[in-house]
Amino acid sequence: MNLKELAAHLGLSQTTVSRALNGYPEVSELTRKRVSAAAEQHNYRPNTRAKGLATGRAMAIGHVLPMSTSHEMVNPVFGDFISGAGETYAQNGYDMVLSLVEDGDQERAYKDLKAKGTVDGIIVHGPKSHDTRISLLNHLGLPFVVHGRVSSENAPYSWIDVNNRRAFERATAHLIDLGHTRIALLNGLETMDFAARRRAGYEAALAEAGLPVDAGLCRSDEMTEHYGYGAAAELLDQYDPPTAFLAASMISAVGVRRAIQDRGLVLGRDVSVITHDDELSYLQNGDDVPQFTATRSSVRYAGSQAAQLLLDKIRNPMSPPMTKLLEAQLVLGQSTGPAPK
Amino acid sequence: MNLKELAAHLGLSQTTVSRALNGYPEVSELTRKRVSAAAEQHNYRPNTRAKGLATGRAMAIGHVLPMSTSHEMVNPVFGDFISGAGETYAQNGYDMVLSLVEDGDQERAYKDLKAKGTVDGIIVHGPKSHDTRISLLNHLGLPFVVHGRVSSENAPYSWIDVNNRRAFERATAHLIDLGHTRIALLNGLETMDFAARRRAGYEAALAEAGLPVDAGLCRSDEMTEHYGYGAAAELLDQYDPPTAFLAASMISAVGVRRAIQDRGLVLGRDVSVITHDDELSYLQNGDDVPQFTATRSSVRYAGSQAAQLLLDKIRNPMSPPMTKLLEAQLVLGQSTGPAPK
DNA sequence: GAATCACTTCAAAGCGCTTTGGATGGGTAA
DNA sequence: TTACCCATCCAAAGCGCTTTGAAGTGATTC
Repeated sequence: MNLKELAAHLGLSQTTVSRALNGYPEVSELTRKRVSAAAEQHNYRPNTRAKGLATGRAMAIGHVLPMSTSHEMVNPVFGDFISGAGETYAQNGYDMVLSLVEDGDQERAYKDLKAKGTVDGIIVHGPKSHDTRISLLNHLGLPFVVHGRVSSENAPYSWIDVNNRRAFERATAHLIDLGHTRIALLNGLETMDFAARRRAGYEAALAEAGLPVDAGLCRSDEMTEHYGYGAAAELLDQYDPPTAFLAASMISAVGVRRAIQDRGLVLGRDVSVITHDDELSYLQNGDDVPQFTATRSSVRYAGSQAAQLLLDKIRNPMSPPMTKLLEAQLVLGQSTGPAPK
Repeated sequence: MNLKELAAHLGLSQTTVSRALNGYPEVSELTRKRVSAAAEQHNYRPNTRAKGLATGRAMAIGHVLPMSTSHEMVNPVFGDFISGAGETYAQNGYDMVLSLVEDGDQERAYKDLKAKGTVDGIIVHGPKSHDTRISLLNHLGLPFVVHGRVSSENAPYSWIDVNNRRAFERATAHLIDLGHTRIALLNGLETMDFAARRRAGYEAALAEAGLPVDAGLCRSDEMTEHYGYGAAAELLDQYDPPTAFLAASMISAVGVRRAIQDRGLVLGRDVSVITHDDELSYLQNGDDVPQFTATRSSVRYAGSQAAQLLLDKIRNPMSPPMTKLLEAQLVLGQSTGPAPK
């Protein structure tokens, strides 16, 4: 059933039916009722493509996930992010379209999205410290919001981010307060902006305490369990092992814990661990007392807020870029304790 | 830049330009070259909506994720599934659109998708043992492929699934071979079809060995780490605890391991664990020797295959439903051993 | 030289919707 | 009565593309 048929069925023009359905005032309440009833009865829904063509809006938001060719991996945080974003979209009648794009094709992908007109706006995922996508998107004139920031970018743009630097600075300082001096950093990929900021926070706290940065205690990679395990195992087997670890995510922290326990050490006594906790739905960090001491910030919330920022931007394209910096809580759990003598 | 402008720029009709770009034979090679070059130069991409309107195809696939209102959680397996599917779509020029739909609104959501014409086909996620969505979709006449099966459904439909029953039957039998008689099942939500099949496999193996099914040893819930921990902890603290566990996913298995270690027990010696392993990219089950003995089947592969089935179905709507049953491997790891005396 | 043919190209209709710019008619004010 | 207005409704254009049916052009054939 399309508009034409529905209009014919009602003995009205397409114009009137369209207006009735879209809440325009030039329609009597009586006809509006009739039209609504008939539409409901015949389960009429305007065709998205036709409506989009006519209005020039796609009523869809694109999420572009950069994928490194080597490991075809979707960030495990993504599910929770879109669960937050999706809710916001649904409330506003927007669809969500996903593009997985290989690292080399980023520019092409964004240009295509713009030229094809598939979406009204974009959420940019996985920004790097040096990322050309922001200036590209600013040029293209396609509304966008970045989940994270790009340190190298000078031009203004909309973003939502966790204060990663501050979070890791506090976490590191807390370990130092507990007497730890050899603190390992199992960071995410440090080409990523969030990871670079975390390292900056880590180094700042060390510097503040007059402690040296030991490059041998720092690792950087995709945040898998396997990485957490491997890196922690290697470090713990060193001659002068670290007494504390900073992990980039709950997932790698799980690997760190495994390495610790494999060696007969006790988490929170022999070795302390602080991790970043995105409050993933399937990997929550304990009930009342968290298993891990953690810097905590809900990625689901970030998703819903990012979506909100973007929809606002689309509604009001002339508005200046909006930014939102979320502070992570530092929650105390069972994985930290005083440095062993 | 749109078709009209491009055509004007070239001094050709829209028809010719369109045909040149779409590879029709009624265009001389010379003009085709000219057109392609100009299109490339001006970065022309046909508008998706306009093209869709004209052709009647959306060139997009919908993924509908059922969400129970209580825990707003995207299945952690989803990321890997779409990473597989997305690759297949990209190769074929399809977009991917995501809908998160609350449990009550399922029927509405599918009808809308059909009526609005946003997608050419659908991947159905999270099928339950009794699921009305299949018959609904069969009625609607929208091509679809189910990731999983629906036991209650008699009508034919396309699906791709792991042989969950066989996998868990083998896993259980293996534990029995090792001398275990009290085997706990930490299943997924048993309203889900895959979980029901796994339970059937579990029970079949017990029956085969003449062992009773102890309902007290069975749990069923969303497959989180928290659930794995809680359920295992509770069971291990019982008077006559199980000596082995079957876990529904790597994620809940991690929780089970935590509960075991919390109690000073040794995994693989005091307590055996077998889990299902979807080969999640961020949670791989060890290098050469897996940490967990597991029933293994790549969900990423399932995603790419599901996408392939669906595209075939769309290309050839009259073809009979296709089905694909993937056998899980049983891989031996460090988490299983003979039952303690 | 006319007829035929293959090869190119084009004008125009149509996809399903929104929206502009009237048209219609009854009610109200002058 | 006339003029004007407001409330309703409508015809038609237009969004950017594909596709049908037809036309123009040389070259070939008889």
